[in-house]
Amino acid sequence: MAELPPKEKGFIDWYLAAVDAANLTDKRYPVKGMNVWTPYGFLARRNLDDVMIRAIEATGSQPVEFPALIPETEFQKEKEHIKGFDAQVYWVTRGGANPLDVNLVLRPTSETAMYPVFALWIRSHRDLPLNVYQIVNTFRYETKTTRPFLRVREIHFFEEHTCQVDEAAASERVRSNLGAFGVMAHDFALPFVAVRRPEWDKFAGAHFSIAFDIPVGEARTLQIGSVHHYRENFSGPYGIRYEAADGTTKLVHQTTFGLSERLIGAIVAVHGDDHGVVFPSAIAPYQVVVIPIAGAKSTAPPEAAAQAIVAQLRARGLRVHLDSGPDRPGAKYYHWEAAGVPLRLEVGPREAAAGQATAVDRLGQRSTVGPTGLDNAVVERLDAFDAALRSRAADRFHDAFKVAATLDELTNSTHVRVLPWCGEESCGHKIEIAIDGALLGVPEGGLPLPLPAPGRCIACGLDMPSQWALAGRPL
RNA sequence: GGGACUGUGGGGUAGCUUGGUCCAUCCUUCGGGGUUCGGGACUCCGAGACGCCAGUUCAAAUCUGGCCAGUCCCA
Repeated sequence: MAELPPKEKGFIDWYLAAVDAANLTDKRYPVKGMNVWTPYGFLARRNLDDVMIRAIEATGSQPVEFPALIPETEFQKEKEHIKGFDAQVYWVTRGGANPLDVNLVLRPTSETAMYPVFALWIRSHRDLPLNVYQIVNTFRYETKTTRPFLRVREIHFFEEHTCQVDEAAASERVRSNLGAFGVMAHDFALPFVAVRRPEWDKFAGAHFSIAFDIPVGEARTLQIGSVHHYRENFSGPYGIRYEAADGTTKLVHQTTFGLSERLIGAIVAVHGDDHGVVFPSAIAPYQVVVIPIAGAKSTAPPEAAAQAIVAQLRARGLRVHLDSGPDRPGAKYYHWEAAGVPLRLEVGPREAAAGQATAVDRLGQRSTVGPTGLDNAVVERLDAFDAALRSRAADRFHDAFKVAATLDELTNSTHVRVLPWCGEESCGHKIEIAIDGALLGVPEGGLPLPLPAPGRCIACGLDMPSQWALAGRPL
């Protein structure tokens, strides 16, 4: 096993090597941006899905699944939306040798697949709200360099679509989604900011967009999810109407909430170190790896003791892997560290005799568990590990932001910048040019810095009311 | 959309400028044996590659063209 290039020395090289070393995906599939989910990566993905499903269903959302192909005629009903996606859709134009009468779009996202059907489903205010989600593959013809998990052409996509009685209810749904993402992010151990995207950067067809951003790598930012308020922008063209209690006919107000496997990339990027990936226990394919170790005098490794521990932990509901392979212990340590397993249990002759194990978590905390209450002790160690992981991530997160007072400071910035902005698009573009990146937008809720009231706009200097905005360089 | 570059075993590479000494180098990986086993062991044996197609030539990993795949820069 080769050593990883240091994370400090070049984020993307490190990232690619870390993903490889953990064997999360096989990127050798011969279509750009379409990778194979390996068994280990698939398990991580399933855990990710479980976290998302639990959090969204807790808010009253129900699962659905719509087809992957969308008729061109439906796809083209909302003008802004098409403009946003036209350049990156895959087309299906033939069935066998025959050209299709109506060409089909491979869904880049599912608004245009779902909304004609929502129009059929919704008749009365009693049908509202409609809160449904699906986790499916979507397709976008990315032209930029693709990266495993971070930028792919076949996307493992979580998308919630909702219909509400009015704008206020839709706004409330947006708030609910922000809360749901907070719940998920706790499991991912990812600190994030929710940012209201500027007008020119909102989702195609949205009334407004709120994105979740994290600092990553060398002063870059990564969008790891988004929530959109559509108002009536889609319900109009798609005719999603209902009869209100007062007998009038109204259009629904819609929202969406989108996440993807990019979250796995974010977890790798944020928590990983020079030894490889570090998974929080909610996502880790294996939460615990048990390694039996032979004694000095050629005694056989204590298999039975190790298996007893594995059985006990599995009975407790933990995901446990027993590594009885022929490699030497040190090689196994490196291997499972690269794979990001939160907790390693070493069982040598001494521990086996005492009914104990030496526990070492992925952040290096070492302790002894057992003989009594071994399973409880392991759960405690995992909880402590998750807490430490969150704390470490939070520290780095705070350090990644820095206030900027002048445009000059934005050049070659080594931080995500917090700056006063008047809200004018022309000023926004000046900021984007200065930082060679994007004006991410205005934070919803708190920022990770103690801040005074914002001063004059960093770009125009006009003494008009400005607000704190974030600017960075998206990865 | 425009431009530049790259493609050698599973992964990373040497060789390409100046065609032959290449049944292709080294590291890693993989299979088998022995010996080891509390932080990437050692050793022996074995496996595995010139992206595809055409062309030039006595001779192509090496030169030319097209295709495919990938990377970078610009809009």
